[in-house]
Amino acid sequence: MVGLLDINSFYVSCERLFAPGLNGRPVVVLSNNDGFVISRSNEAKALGIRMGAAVFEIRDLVRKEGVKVFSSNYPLYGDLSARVMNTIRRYAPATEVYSIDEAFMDFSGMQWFDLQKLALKIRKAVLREQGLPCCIGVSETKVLAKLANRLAKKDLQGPGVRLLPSATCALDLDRVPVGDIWGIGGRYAAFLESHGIKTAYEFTQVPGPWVRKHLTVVGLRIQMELQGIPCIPFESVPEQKQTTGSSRTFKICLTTQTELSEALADFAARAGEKIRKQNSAASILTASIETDHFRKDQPQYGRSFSVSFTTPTNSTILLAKASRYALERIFRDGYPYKRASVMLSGLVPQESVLPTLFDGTDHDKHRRLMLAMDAVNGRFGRNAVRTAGQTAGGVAKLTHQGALSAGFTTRWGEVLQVKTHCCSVIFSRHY
DNA sequence: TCTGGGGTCCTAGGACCC
DNA sequence: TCTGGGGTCCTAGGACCC
Repeated sequence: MVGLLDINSFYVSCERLFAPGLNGRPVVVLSNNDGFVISRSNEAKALGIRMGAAVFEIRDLVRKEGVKVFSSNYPLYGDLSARVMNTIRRYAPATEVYSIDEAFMDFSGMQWFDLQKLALKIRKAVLREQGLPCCIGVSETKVLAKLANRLAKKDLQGPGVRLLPSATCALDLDRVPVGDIWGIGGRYAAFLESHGIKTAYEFTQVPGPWVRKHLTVVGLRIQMELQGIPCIPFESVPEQKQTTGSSRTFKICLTTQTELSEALADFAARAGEKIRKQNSAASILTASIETDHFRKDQPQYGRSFSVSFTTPTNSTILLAKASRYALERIFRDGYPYKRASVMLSGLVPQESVLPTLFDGTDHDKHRRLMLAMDAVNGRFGRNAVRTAGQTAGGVAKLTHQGALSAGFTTRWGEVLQVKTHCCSVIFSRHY
């Protein structure tokens, strides 16, 4: 048995937590760079604001209907997410954090009757302790638990919890469009529909070999999970990342090699932090730059270049140096660059790295320096210490966030202030 | 007409997720 | 005027091995 917990309109709910006056009002949260809508309140959905709608498309609606708009505040959401995960760990023997607002819960060996009660209890705990509304779906497989969660969410007046036993779910599955199944995206949905397969139930009735042939083994697994046969394992310990990186779309195009070099150094530093956190070192760094592909009227150019390290490294200094080298290979003067990225791949465990005899770098010195740098930055904030090649103001300077909320739980200077007479009563106990 | 049988590794491209 | 930033897995095909 497996449960899936998913916070309702997660980013919007995070913003409302610190602005309760927004409950009942249309609210949206935008992607990085204030590009398009990535989270909507039910009221915003009712106004017809699409997921992924570009900001300029909804501008009139926002003004007319008084939609409250936020830039995304990822540090805040990440912090609240971690708190939710800690709460549910008290109730489920094992959890798998699937995304910032979702977690699978291992309910192996439990009975349906107990699960109904447990799920309601977990939902109540998250609402009480984090102030965030969530829904929980429970079934025998992950794909069915996902579907159960979706059914719980659609039932606005319901209890927020839905059990979906595979033996009796045919009618429910027949009401679910095939494209709403977890793992069936736009392409597969269109393909299935063109073959007359329109609902999740119809998908369960197709011969397995046909599914295997057209949707690969991935599709077959989804089909079996819909039939109640678990195929997707529970992963309570997160796997080490295989690739990671950092990239941004800039608010204003960068034109000089120096500007791009600084941005890439920032990305390299951020990516380095990430792999040091998981104790990995990178064998390959790929830097890429590109112009604005939405501007059909402008000349387009984009290229990437990969640098291999003879000794895998996670030193920000060596990564930044490599990104600079890569940029020299790909930079072309005269183009406005809208996006750039640094990707790290060929990640290996740091302890398995054997410095080669002849590469002339004191890797142990770099390791100690990074340790010190991470400690300082961990305490005083990212970029408190940085390499000289990075942007003075960090990547934030290069992106646009016009409606950013405060770091209520993530920055001391921005902690929520409450003005109330009750405080004196509450605190008087301590005096 | 007809040309073995068994592997591995790598990459690009395509699908998917939040 | 204006559209993010992360990730994963699978397959086919080519190059190579004995």
